[in-house]
Amino acid sequence: MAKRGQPPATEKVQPARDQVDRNSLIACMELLFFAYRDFTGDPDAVLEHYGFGRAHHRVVHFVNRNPGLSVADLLLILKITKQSLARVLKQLIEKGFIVQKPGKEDKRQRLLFATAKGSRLAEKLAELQIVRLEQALKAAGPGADEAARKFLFAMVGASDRSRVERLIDAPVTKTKTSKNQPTGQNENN
Amino acid sequence: MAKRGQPPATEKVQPARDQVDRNSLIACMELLFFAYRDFTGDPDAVLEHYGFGRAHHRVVHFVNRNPGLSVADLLLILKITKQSLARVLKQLIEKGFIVQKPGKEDKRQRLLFATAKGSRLAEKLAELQIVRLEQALKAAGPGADEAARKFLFAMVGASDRSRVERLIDAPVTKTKTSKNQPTGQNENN
DNA sequence: CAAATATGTCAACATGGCTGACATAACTTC
DNA sequence: GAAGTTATGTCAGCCATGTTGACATATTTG
Repeated sequence: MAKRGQPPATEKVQPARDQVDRNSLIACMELLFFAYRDFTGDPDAVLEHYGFGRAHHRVVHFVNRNPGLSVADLLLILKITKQSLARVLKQLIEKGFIVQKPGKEDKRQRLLFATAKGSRLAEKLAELQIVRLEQALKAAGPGADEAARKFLFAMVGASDRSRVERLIDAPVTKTKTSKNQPTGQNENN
Repeated sequence: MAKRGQPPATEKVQPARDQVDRNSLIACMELLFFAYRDFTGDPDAVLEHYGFGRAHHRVVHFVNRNPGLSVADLLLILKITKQSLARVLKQLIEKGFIVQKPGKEDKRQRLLFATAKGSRLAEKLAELQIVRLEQALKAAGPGADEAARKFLFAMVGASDRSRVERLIDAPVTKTKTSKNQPTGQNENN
């Protein structure tokens, strides 16, 4: 694939990608790295204070945003193994940031809920990132908000988009539908 | 997707942040997580094939894009410790993806260059991410390209923006200016 | 020359991924 | 109702990649 070096303006129908485009795309790519690097940097300082790491942040965030999330659903969101999750989840439960309740329909499930304490932490961390986001979207001009969401959404692997869409659209509403929505998908991005 | 962003036209001067805005910002926040998760996922598969990880990717990418980069400058880009860098850099050098040359002006420096092999790997990985980016920007509509760059740039910590700007603007030109540009900054995002 | 700088290196440790194996309880199916 | 499947937990160990602290070497600079 990657075979470039033919920038001269021929009258091709499919201009492919000229050097300008490519540089621009690479800039975007590097910016994404830097943006994410600093985006995650803010909460890290706070988390350290609790003896937590980035992994804890993710868990407490998604559980707080989606009360009653099942372990299986959380694993689909994070795309890590249950053993990896278990480690941080255990700590969050022990320290009273998250509680588990058996599902009513399916008693095997251990639905996850943030405690008041957990919720406070989640909100605190979210606020930090929201402030940064808000400022960045403002700086990017009007409409950047919508453009950014569309862009980021399209960056998500195709097989995960519907799940992600559901998740971000109705976080408060959603509670225990996992069983009823097979979501049978296996990463073909 | 994400049909928010229409604040109920009140005539407030400073609406602070209503619930709609907040939900929208949180959606953006989560999307950034998912986007980055999948953005980095593509190259990982290829890297595995070489026995490399994400850390190697970053190094080989930035060195390839900035031939003659000094170790110190690379550390400022990656924001990791020299010991962390040393580990992956050593492997990349041993396996012939990167070479070091003493600086001409300052002989203490070990300027970094990608070998042909290293360059090939870097391009291959870049291509994967570029394809995803290209598709996403297209999906986000006209102008998303510019908006995304502005947005992402504004997400970078304020103290790092000028460095990042220089880096992405003139990657090919830049070669050994680090010494002449003090870049005295220390993370106040 | 002395001090500061650029880089390298050793050693130890933490976090957060991973795999494999196995256990338990509850649901589903025949 | 027995058998199989599913949701979850857990033990044990490995790997990648980040950290700190200490120290060595060469080179540049005041």
